[in-house]
Amino acid sequence: MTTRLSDIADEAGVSVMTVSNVMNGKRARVSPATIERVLGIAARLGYVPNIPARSLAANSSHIVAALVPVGENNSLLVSPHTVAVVGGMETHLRHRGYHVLLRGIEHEDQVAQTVRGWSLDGVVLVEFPDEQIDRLRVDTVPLVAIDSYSANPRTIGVRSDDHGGGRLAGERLADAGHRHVLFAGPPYAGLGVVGQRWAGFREACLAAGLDPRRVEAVEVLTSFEDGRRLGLRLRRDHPDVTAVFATADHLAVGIMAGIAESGGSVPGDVSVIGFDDLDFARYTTPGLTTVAQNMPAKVAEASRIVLEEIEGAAGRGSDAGEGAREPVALDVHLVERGSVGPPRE
Amino acid sequence: MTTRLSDIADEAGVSVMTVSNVMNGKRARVSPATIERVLGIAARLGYVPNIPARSLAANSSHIVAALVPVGENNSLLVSPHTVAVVGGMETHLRHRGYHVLLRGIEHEDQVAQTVRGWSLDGVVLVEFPDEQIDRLRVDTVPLVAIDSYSANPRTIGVRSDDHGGGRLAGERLADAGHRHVLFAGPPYAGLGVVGQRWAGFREACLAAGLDPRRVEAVEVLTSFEDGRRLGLRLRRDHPDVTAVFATADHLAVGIMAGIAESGGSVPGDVSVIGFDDLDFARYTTPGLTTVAQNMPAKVAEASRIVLEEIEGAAGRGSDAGEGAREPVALDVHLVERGSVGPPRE
DNA sequence: ATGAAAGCGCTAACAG
DNA sequence: CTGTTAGCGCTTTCAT
Repeated sequence: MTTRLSDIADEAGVSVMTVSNVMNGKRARVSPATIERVLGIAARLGYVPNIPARSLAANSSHIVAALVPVGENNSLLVSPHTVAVVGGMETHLRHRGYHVLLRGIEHEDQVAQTVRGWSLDGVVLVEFPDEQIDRLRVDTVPLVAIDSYSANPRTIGVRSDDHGGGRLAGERLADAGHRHVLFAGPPYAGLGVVGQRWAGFREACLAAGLDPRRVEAVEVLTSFEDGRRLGLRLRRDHPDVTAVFATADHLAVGIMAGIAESGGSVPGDVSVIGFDDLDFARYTTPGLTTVAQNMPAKVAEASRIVLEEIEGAAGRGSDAGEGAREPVALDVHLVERGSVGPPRE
Repeated sequence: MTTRLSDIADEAGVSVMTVSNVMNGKRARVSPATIERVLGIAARLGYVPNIPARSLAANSSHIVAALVPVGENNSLLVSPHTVAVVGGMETHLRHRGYHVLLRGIEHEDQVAQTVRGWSLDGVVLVEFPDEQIDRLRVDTVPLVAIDSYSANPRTIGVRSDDHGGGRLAGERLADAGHRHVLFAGPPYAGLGVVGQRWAGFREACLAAGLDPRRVEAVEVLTSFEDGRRLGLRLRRDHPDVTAVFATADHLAVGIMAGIAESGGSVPGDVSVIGFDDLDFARYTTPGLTTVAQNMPAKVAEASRIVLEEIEGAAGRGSDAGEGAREPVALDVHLVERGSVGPPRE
């Protein structure tokens, strides 16, 4: 029923190995005439390689897993961010002959288990907290960690220039004349993504001469609802604040909604600036001014790096290799849409 | 290095087969004492089954592929819809011991090839046009097609009640007093998703006594930008229309933006109603009134059905089986948010 | 209740 | 340039 290498070999009158070599592009070892004949027969018979067999024999699967942490039994792939990463990875890898396994990780150990069980060739970690990445001990395959600031040397971080993004936001607000601003983001430990954005933001504000006591920060979860609640109580809880920088567009948009709902206007009463530049940032009224991440570039980099490490490793033994690779930080830029204006009165 | 079945067998003083049986839950064939001993050793040694080896030997992989068509080299997973499906599938399947392979399909033939090459146990087709599904010839594994109205008997459709959704929208607008309405959706052939929504919408409008000539339809691509352009020229091109039903929230939100930009107000001048109830439907001002799909239920159904078919098929031979299964249609309901009001003046 | 033999389809390593 | 020999880790089938 299914065509195997041996079927092609029989028909071409050559050995299975020769066919295998042709199929894998190791054509230096085969004569052009044979190549052509084999390829012809393969095409005619509709040969499709058996991936599990190949993985088993070669102890390598041509699979890169996209690993995403899950809490309990809720779905993953929740954030638009994850989506962009996984979708983009599939596209890049497919063109290079690799495949993407999508897997939710319930417990750290499952990372190593998945690598072994599948003979994975590479891993991309998406949305993993830095502390978890720190603890990871997988040294047989390249591990690319999106948005990670972990110091784990087995891991290659690919992220946006979060510090620079925070700075852009701070400069923009200070330039507009704001003297009392608020940073809104989820609770964080250390200098991860959120910490970087806060540091950059604060730095820019202080550099512009703002009073440190007037560069406040509040902890809010990254959701529209939490943003909305913050927006609703904003003018009561922070009466002097004239501008808010939210670490995520979801949050920023929620804040805008809350402000509007409580009778305030954006940017008339309060200016709002976001981070990400998600699709819906332009759907609001006014549009959301936000720090744009270059997601396609981020994904392309992550994909490029895993592939490079995979193919490089093949040449120099299976270890992740000589001299931990430098993390990559991608540029960000400000997109003006109208949610930032001069301070009120 | 890696623990194999034979390592456990050696240590337990039993055969590999016994260990295999224990691991696969075929415990009826093994004595309780042995089971416990084997399990203990496996846990201590950190045994992780080798998936490729299992797939090769059993000719079945415990993998369900999420297949998504791609045009040229652009990314897949673009729509929030696809995202919800793929993410939800992963969650449901993981809990049942299955895995999700995400794959973009460039050409129809790749569906069958992927099934064979990976020894897939099942397939979920996402965003495939009905004509392509019609042509699919894969009879070894269950094929669940999301949002399909294809008559292909090898395929099981899981979709929302699109006709009913269209009807809800039509009734809502007619009830509000609108007498001249517009349906906006992508070009479609036959009675696919869009065709159903249009049919339901039209039916409801006519039932409410609207003049058939005043139930118009325009073709627009499903994007914010195309919606915006339609919104901008709406009052010029369709001066008498007082309400628009868009087949997708993206489109609806774009239309609202276009109307606002051209100086009109929603719902003051024109009412707008969408379909999907995506997150951002509540981010706009006013919020978008829309027909909500029950995505979690849709995904749960799709997952349940593939699994049921997979495990059912094991018992009755490999064929997709007796009596093509009925398609499933999930309920929809209307979410009021403020973009629908009475007709102007 | 348990085991022995055979083989899934492919590739690594070496021989010619 | 091409072929031979092994064997990846597991499951199937059939015996015991």
